[in-house]
Amino acid sequence: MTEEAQDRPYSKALNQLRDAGLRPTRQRLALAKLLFDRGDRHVTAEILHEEAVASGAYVSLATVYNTLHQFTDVGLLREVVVDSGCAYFDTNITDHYHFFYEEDSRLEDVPSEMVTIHNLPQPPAGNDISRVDVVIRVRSSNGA
Amino acid sequence: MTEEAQDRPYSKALNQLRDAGLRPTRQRLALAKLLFDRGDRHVTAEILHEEAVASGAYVSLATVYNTLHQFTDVGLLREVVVDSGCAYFDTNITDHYHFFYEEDSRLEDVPSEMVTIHNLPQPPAGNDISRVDVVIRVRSSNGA
DNA sequence: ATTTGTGCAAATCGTTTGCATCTGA
DNA sequence: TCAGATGCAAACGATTTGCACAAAT
Repeated sequence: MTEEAQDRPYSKALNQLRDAGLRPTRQRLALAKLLFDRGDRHVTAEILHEEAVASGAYVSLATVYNTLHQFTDVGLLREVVVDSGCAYFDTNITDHYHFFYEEDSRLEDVPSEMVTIHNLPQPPAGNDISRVDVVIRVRSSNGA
Repeated sequence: MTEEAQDRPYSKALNQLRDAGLRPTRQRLALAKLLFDRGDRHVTAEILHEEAVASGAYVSLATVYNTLHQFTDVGLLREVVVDSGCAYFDTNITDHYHFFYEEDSRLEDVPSEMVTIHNLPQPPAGNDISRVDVVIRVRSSNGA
């Protein structure tokens, strides 16, 4: 990491992209900044696109989709499946689980240390576990 | 339950529908039979539609979708979310988890007794856990 | 007879793709 | 320069909806 990494506005995102082997284009930098500068986030393509447009970055929705998948492919993001019909991307790529607030379709991280899973069954011979997803679905107590 | 419940071809499905408060139409009976007569199943709308057509029941795909959701609403089915972009329905409505074979997009039940989850975190006050989904994603060991 | 469900086709939604243009290395 | 990225619009697949018709009570 170079010395100016800490003080240039886009340098953090820039280094992330360089390290991942992705060419740091204007659009990728803008999206990386929105994604990674504010701590852990859970975004959909649509949300991120709105934010990008609102921030003055002219990125098309198609590019947002492509970029989210590229970031996921290189390990900068993780896709979380909680809803058939809407893909969520999580900037927290460490091992962890999720609360899913069904009423407002919102995700929240649950550190993996907070849940203890024992006796996880082995998959049939010839298979490996690639990931264990735990989603704790939550609704407000007093009716919808 | 009436005496003839056990020996008429559609009586099992018929009672399930009656008990659920759904009018036992020809289409619902045919779908219920396909779903519930063969033990635990994980189906997509498309698969079930193909099966229905193959079995000579002329049910439209739209009706299959509607019916799957009606069955889910009355608790005869459970929706399993493993893939944004494709809804799976599980005839096993008891508490259990899933293996998901990523290569062939196939689901397999994991009895809840086979997994021990401790220290499940409480959701923020005012919220209740409606369900805990555990999906063990599996890939074959020797590369894709 | 009345209510409820069905079929179809068209509408919708999220997502992906093809291709001409643009841009970073 | 030139491989690789973007933008747009059109294609796409899964799902839903509107409405005229049909079937169950």
